[in-house]
Amino acid sequence: MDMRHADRIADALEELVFTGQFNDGDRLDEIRLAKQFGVSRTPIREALQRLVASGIAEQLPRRGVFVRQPGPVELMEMFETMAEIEAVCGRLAARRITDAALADLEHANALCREAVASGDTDGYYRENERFHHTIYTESGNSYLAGQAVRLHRRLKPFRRLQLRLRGRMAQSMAEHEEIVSALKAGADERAAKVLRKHVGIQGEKFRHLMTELRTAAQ
Amino acid sequence: MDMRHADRIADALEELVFTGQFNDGDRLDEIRLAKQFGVSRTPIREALQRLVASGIAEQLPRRGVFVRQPGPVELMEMFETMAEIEAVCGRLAARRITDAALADLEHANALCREAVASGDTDGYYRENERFHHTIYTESGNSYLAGQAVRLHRRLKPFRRLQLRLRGRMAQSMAEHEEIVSALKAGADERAAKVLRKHVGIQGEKFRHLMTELRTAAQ
DNA sequence: AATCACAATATTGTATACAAGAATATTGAC
DNA sequence: GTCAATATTCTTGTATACAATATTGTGATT
Repeated sequence: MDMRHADRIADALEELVFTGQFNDGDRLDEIRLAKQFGVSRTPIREALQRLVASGIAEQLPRRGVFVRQPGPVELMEMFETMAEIEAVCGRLAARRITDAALADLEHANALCREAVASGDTDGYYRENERFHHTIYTESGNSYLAGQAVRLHRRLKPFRRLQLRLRGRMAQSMAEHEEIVSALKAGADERAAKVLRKHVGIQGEKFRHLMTELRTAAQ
Repeated sequence: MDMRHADRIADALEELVFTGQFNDGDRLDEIRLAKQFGVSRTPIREALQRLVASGIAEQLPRRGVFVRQPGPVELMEMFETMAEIEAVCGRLAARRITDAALADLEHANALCREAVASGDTDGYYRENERFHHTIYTESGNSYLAGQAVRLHRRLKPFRRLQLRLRGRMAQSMAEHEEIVSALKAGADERAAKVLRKHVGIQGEKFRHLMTELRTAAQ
């Protein structure tokens, strides 16, 4: 992998923010990071700008850049948006999906089922990802698919949390079956509705998890 | 306006690309731009990175950054995505819109009608923008609204073209009336459908215009 | 004339130096 | 001791210098 420092560092910083190594409001000190990564401030600054552009951090002129973790409200908004975008992808995909892609979906689902049976959370997660990405692609609109992938990626760390909830994997599986069924039938509105609900539930579960954490902390 | 050079330059470059001062594939030469803006390469590079992040330009490592105007296919995809996002905003707004916002919409519509009557294209354009932005905001989801504004802005130069088509302003007006009616009635699915069609037509008109330009050029 | 090797040049990517504004410490008055 | 004014330090933003890679030009060879 031959890469510019700035890009490598941007990826690394993103990962650090996503995995919670940085808290909301933390200042991303250029000099400290430069020392840490063993480079000068220049590539660090370029990396920081990438974080700012993608909304992970915020820049206050002449003050610095600060990590900006979405709060509960924004998170719920992002989940709602994700649900709607997935619904759109599903509605378009129902009319445009190829037989090969339908087979891919069923294959991913089969692997998911196996993962659920063996309690393989990571495996489930991987195939789940494949499932959703296929739907994005099969929307037949690569711009839309790109936006979907973007947001999906942004929500990754939060979605991952709620997957550990008891029974969630099994429920999610059932929803996947419904989705494939609608797509196979070419039932666009039904596909949209089911997908919207599927992702919407993720948001709900996440909200539940958050309020629980809040009350536990008090 | 107190601003960092990099930000000011990024805005200027965006404008230059949007207004067609640069063509697709043009290299954005750092040194040339530095001289042109009377600054060093550093703020130029930061500005270029912003363009890359927002998809206006593309960066090839060790080669430079090149402006990347969307081709016909990507443009149609972007219009379709815009149509779907507006539909989503409308569907949500139908359930969440306030009376005050409804009044705003009708006010904007009234001003639009006046502009149509007096042939004031710019005025029409301004109030049309206000109309759509209000719907985004009234989706009650500021994240979604932000995404909508983003794409709306990106499509601005292309939308503007098709507005000059004969009779388009009047037709657009009629569609606006339908939209307000649906929102007022709280008819979410109808609002979604009407908005999707409204924006979809823009894409169609634009495609038509493009093919005409192509055949004319041959 | 075409093509390949290699040198010269130009451009990007990174490091360092400097300038300007913000945060912090210090001093002095009350 | 508190507060304000000012000096100091620190950090960001910009300019310049240097390193590494890509492009271009030149010449020899076929």
